[in-house]
Amino acid sequence: MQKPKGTFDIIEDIGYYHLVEKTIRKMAKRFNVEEIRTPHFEMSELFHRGVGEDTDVVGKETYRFNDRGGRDMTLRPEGTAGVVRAFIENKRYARPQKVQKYYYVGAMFRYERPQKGRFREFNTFGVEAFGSAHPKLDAEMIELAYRLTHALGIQPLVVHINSLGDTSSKAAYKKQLQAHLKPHLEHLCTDCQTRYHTNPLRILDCKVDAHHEAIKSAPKPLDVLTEEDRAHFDLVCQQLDHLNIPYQIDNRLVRGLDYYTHTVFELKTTEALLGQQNTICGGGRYNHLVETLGGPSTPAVGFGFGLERLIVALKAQEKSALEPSIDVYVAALGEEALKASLAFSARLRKQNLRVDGSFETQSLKGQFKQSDHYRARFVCLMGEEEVKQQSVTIKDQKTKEEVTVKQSQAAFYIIEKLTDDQTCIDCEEGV
RNA sequence: GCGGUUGUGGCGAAGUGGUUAACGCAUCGGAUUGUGGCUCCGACAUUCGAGGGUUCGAUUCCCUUCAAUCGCCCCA
Repeated sequence: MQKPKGTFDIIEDIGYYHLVEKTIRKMAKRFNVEEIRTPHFEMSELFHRGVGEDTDVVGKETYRFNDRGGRDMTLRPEGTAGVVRAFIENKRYARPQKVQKYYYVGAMFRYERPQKGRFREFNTFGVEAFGSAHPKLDAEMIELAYRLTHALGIQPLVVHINSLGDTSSKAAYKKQLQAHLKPHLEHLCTDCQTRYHTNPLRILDCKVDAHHEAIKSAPKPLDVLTEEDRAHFDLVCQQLDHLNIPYQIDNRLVRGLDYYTHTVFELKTTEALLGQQNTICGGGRYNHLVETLGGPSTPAVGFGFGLERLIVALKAQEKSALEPSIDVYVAALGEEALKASLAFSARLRKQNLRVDGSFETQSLKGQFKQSDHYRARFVCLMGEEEVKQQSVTIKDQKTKEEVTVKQSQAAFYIIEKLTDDQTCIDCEEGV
């Protein structure tokens, strides 16, 4: 038996996940973003209508199945559609708060060939903000994304932004681009030739044709924006300037999901770190999605982070996740002591100490070695003599001091020492 | 969906068409009846991802398959 392709067990890295999730919750709180949890699968129609029939994500990468009742279901490939559905279904639009922000952390599923920073089941952190069309909200979302990476210390990071304009600008641009490219079509790569029909915007960020004259001279989305759309975009930039958030206007940035309008953005690290999958966060405005899915017209902006990509970048910062360790390792010599050691351990655990110990009659040498592997701060030693005397020998692995005390006094002795160097469990979790 | 590379004990890693499959780390036992992290001695892969084929003989050659990894496409 082995794990399915493109999945992974999180064991050693769990500390990174805890760290990232902790930071996410802290940031969300600051920006008054509520948590939401939606189902891992939805009616397939939601994604087809919401994300777009022609997108690769929905068109050929979904885990889609009929349940036993014959219903057409899909494992969620992204988070936005589900949150929007929940927003509508729970009539959140009717709440008095005009702007509502929701975040989620959870698994997404895409049937793709795995490679660096890309999996079939992966974890995502996303935020969706409903209820304002003002560029301030665009900027605040970018700020939130940026602050999160900053708080985690992710270093090589660039914010790319662009605007596609509203539906009419977007459609007009598509036409202009196709008209411009038409005479050059046969000189473009084969991928671009198909993209010309299916998704012409994507030709802009093609790597093969990046230096092709026809593409260099192609109209840019920003040039085609209506005055109003352009003003929106300029204001977003202005707001970012005020926030001192560095960004790059990226004329070639287009996103693969159909619902985006106006502002689109990505947070990228270097290619050296994550190969071609160096986009850590992607997002943008989607002013018509709520309506498309049957809700009242509601403007919205959102973004999504790939947790695994974030963690790769985090690791590169040499920020080691806290390695597991224990307070006490209970070593026992002989069968009698081994049996007695469980009750003794329980006594220590009652005091909130992290305790583990030997489960076999092993040489003392071996047990001390084990205590090292568990990174124990103290070793409590029980042998024939201790069992008889109801006592225990405590060795401080840091100072090498050794004392023998009554078993009832052991926890007291250890806790006193621990509070001195602040490694006790309470201190750690009290953050 | 397409292409490249890889697959040997818990981990890292040599190796060859021929039978004892190096070595290092870790583990276990002993030197040292109850104090480890140094040293020394000893133990530890009926087996080389799985299945099939060629061969007197295959971990080594061939095919298939599975998986890992990187790239294309696409995306977080």
